[in-house]
Amino acid sequence: MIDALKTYLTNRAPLPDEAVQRIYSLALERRLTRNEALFNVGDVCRYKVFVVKGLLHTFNNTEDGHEHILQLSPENTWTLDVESYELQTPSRFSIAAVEHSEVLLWQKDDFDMLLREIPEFKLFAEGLIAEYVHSSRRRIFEMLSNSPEEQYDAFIQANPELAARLPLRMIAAYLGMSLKTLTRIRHAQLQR
Amino acid sequence: MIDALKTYLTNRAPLPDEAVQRIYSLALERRLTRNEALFNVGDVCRYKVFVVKGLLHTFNNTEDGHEHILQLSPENTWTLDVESYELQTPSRFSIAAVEHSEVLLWQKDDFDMLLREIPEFKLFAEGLIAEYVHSSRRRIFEMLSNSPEEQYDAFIQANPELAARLPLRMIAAYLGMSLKTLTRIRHAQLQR
DNA sequence: CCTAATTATGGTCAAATGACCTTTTTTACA
DNA sequence: TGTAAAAAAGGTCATTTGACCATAATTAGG
Repeated sequence: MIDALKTYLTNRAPLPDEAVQRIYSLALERRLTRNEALFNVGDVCRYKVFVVKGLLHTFNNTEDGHEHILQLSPENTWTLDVESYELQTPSRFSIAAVEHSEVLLWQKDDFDMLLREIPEFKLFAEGLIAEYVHSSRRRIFEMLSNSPEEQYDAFIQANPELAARLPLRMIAAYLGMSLKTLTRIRHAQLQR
Repeated sequence: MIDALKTYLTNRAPLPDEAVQRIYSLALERRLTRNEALFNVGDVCRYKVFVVKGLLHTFNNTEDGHEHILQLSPENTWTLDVESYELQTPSRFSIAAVEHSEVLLWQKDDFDMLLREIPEFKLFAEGLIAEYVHSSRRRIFEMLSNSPEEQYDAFIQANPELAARLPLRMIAAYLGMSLKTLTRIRHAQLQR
């Protein structure tokens, strides 16, 4: 898995080779089968997660039996429940694999150490947070202003490859509509 | 306005007095009347904004004539369009005063300088970002999983004082529902 | 304090959505 | 490859929501 991490990091952060080695040296490797959870609601999120391969989702099942997907994390992205990770409190979400996945994990203490040791890495991490803030705002605004059909179209356009790997019910759970509504939208679009 | 800033900062960040003075020395003061805009869609967001008094909202009017509110910023909070500010690109939102407000403004260059000069301030700013990330996630999840009535109740419970200062149509615009729906919810709740 | 402007409520209707169910299609994996 | 499981589509009905309208209530600001 180190190759994937090395490629990823050297493509986006100006890190010396030893830094990449150092970062990797503190990581745990883990493979997940389809539907296998990294952690569940109520657990503490102990790791920062880099997805080397596959696809994870951060979700919660409400009492009425509906799944809601807060985040989708394909290869070369990071995931975790920030709130649980930072405060080491029980998470309100689960993170599980949508398909067979490979991930690298860092414990908070280790990751914090890396951030202190490697200023370029700290800078890189800040950039990731900035991107996350931008995309959250965009998502909130889209949820506020778009009709279900517009949301679906925007999702497909922004993530065509991802959409193809997700069951429709998960796209619906990510967009906040019922599977029925999504099915209807697709049906209507086929007519045109 | 310095007193408000001093109180705010000393209550949440362990900053020496000279640091507070230094931070204030680079700020611009500005007063806004009700409905007055700090900047509009298409403008670049040139300042980081601290709300000393009053209430601002970050919003966008879609072509169909609907207002959508991305953020509400009462006294002792910060606001800006991050994406526009960080990249100095045209903003997709406007920020305006809901009621008479007083704000402090920092230009990006100046603010960046402060962050470099004062490590405790940088740390404090990181904490604010973390809080913002948490609250965005919470909001997205609530939008995904709550019914309109649950959203309204949650909003009132979380921000009772704020709700009292906002016209209902803005609460609706913040929660992503029509004024009619909000009115109906309130009507139904009165019956009980 | 007055008055125009804003805000909130209410009625009615059409459209959108979800709940619940069955059937068809696709996929996982033994 | 065969079969059980999962996913998607479709049917029907009740409910929710929004659009559009008029009216009542409240508020801003001179």
